[in-house]
Amino acid sequence: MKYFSNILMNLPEFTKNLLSWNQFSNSRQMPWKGETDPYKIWLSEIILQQTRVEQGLAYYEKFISRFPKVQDLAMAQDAEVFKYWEGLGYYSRCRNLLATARWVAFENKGHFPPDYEGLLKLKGVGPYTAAAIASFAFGEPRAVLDGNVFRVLSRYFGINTPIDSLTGKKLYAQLAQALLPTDQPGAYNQAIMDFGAVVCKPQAPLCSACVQQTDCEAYRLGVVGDLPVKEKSIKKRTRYFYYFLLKWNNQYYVRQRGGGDIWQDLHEWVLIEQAEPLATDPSIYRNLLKKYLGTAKLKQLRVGEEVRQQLSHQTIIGRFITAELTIPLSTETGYQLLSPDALSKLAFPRFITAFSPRL
DNA sequence: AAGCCGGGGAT
DNA sequence: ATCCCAGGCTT
Repeated sequence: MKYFSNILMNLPEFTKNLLSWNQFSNSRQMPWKGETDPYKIWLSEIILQQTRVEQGLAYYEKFISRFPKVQDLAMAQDAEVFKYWEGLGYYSRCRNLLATARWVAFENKGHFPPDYEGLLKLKGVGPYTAAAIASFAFGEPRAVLDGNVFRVLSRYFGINTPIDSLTGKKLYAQLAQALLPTDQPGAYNQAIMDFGAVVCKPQAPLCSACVQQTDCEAYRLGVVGDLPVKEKSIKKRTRYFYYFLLKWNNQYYVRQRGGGDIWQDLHEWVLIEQAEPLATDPSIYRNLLKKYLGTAKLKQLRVGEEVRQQLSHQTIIGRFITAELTIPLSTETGYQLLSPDALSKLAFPRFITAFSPRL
């Protein structure tokens, strides 16, 4: 490979310059920085998976305040923890968070596994998170490989191997590990991620003020904006969700969503999904609900405006329809009646918290 | 190896 | 609209 000699030549230089930048120019401050409590490291890392620091920060503070130790999280009810996670997305993280907290607290005497291999066995903990906890909490020399690291290394060394290919992942993992100074793995891992977030950013990187500029292969070739290379592009699909906010006896029908789809474990109103968009005509919605209603009638039916939410892989378009029932629905519908007070303790997807009419 | 899983900010 | 974010799990 053409960049092989370049890597060998610049390997010590890269690490030296990065640590120097970290010491003198890195002002990035975060509450978990310098933390060595594996519980807090773990919690922050799970929250930050595919999530911006600015977005995860408030959630971290809320969780630490309510669940200061892993035992507090382990003993909490699922519903309360999901309520704390509400709005953060990727809800399987929350389910795995609970499973791991309970395993650590109840099956492992409150201790997190003290090394990379042990951490990797935890639910929701993959190669990145295991390396982060191992290096930050236990000083183990494991290089983290996240979006920042991919970007920094691909640009500095001019690597155009796709980061989402198997060979790319292997290559970057080896390179990252080779660059890691074994005497301060935590500080280095923190530094390279800070550097990627603050200087070597995805868009508009601060090359003119970059301490690595003279050694950066992508800068020399003028291809900073083209790296890193990704080969897979996501294709989106559009779905039409019609939510019925059905009221009876001052209570509302709700259910918990199952697996195999978005928003797993979160709650929702009576949902009828359509393949095509629907107009506002109220008769359309009365007909849609017929299979659930039996002899019940709808009063005060109101059809809301069309709303939409963009997810990573899906576009959700829909409406909220409110109505009162003359008699309750059959229990076989799978929906249960809950009071507004009970509903306020449940977690709902953003699509509902953002667009659903007030109770 | 490929597909799926959220929500938000920047461009 | 598109990209990307301190990725991981399932098939």
